[in-house]
Amino acid sequence: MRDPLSSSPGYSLRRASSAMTGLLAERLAAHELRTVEATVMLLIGENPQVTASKIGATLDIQRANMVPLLKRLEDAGLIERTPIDGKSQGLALTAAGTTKMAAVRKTVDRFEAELIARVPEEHRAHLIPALDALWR
Amino acid sequence: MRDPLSSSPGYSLRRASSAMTGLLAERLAAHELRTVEATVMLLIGENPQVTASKIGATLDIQRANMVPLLKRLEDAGLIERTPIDGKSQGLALTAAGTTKMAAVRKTVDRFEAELIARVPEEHRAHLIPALDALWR
DNA sequence: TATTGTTATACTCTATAACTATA
DNA sequence: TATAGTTATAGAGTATAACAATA
Repeated sequence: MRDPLSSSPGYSLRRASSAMTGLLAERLAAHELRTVEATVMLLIGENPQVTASKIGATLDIQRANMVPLLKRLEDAGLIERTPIDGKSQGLALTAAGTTKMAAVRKTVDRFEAELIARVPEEHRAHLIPALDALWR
Repeated sequence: MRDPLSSSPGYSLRRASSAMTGLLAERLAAHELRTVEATVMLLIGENPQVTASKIGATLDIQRANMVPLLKRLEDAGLIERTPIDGKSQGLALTAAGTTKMAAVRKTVDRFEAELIARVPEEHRAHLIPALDALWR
């Protein structure tokens, strides 16, 4: 079949992202976490007492969509909320959350290493700068 | 906020893809097409009498999900089906579909050119090979 | 007046299972 | 027996609008 998409950067970008996102999702499923949840936990771990709004702004997740996401993490005993003032609340990993994050981080690190390893050496250093130019 | 994601290729890939996919979707909305629909029409245009199964296999779209997609394109008068045998049907663009595709192609070509232009020159030639190594 | 968190809702995309009819 | 098309359905992801309470 004639494939006019083979030289399309937009198409390559979508397919590569979807393949890698799918692979990561598969591996995080072993920890009973979705990709977004793991990303949110990672940010909370690095920034104790961060607010839901701040995380949403960083990851481009709407405030409204943070609610069920954080609720799942809280119900799973992985994060806890502490009132900062009357309207904000600080987020932090629980002990269980910290333990899980250590394991998750290993999975994510291995995934990232494998991703980079798939890229031929001569293109490797160009990947992140090229990608970041597209959105940062 | 501390951002442990800034050097993560997986994260950069997801964000870049989402930003670019969103931009393309915005522009295709002017043609009343979704990104997948435009992609499917492009393939049909280049491969008259191709089957739904073949397109699905190429784009990794499940057979079941091709049904409503093709129905929308057919209802919009953009594609038509011709029985090949008792169980297969060939897909082709209608006259209206061909006309629309010419305009869509211009939009997509401009989009792809702008995408590439965003990438600093020294990284540009590396983007597609690096991405393709991740999924092809 | 702007911000934080929330509720409710809807639409898209994707995945699975099962069915019919034909090759 | 495998394939093409279809139906129905469910789960994620994402978007918008509106609200209460607080800064």
